[in-house]
Amino acid sequence: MKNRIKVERAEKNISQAELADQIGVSRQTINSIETGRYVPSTILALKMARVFDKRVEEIFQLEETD
Amino acid sequence: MKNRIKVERAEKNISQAELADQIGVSRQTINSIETGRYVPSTILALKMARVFDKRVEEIFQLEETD
DNA sequence: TCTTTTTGTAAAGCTTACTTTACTTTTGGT
DNA sequence: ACCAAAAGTAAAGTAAGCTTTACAAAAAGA
Repeated sequence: MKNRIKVERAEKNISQAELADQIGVSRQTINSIETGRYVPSTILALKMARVFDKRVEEIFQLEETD
Repeated sequence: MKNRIKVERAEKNISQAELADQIGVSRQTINSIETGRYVPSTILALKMARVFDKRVEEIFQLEETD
């Protein structure tokens, strides 16, 4: 699964730590999701979408391998 | 987190087993998510949205306690 | 009512999400 | 070059997703 978290953060100009804060997870969790080390829960995906005011599908996209 | 899986299934007239098949998980996984026993991964949420041709947010909604 | 399909659960096991702590590397500003 | 902030990563531990097997309850159809 691909994601556009880095881009969305850049547009909002917030750090991984700030995003983590707003969502209520650790900074490492954001970093790990952003770099594709693991797949977040649907709750986290919905919270991110809310922070960025985008649809979940705009932030996370399925790949063939999923 | 709330979900409308049961309703979406009813509209498409498919069983939990058929949905599980289309998404590639076990029937119990669908049942457990549908009855709120656990929160699915974002990959599963995206696949469900694709099956139902709806946005993730239309199928899964955050609650206060999330 | 009898039979089949669907749904609800449960337990055990494996895998992966997420945490905290901690350290290194990269980036940006002066 | 120096300093501070941000990002990357790792290890160990806990929590939770998901699987398989299995069985009971409920719903649906004849």
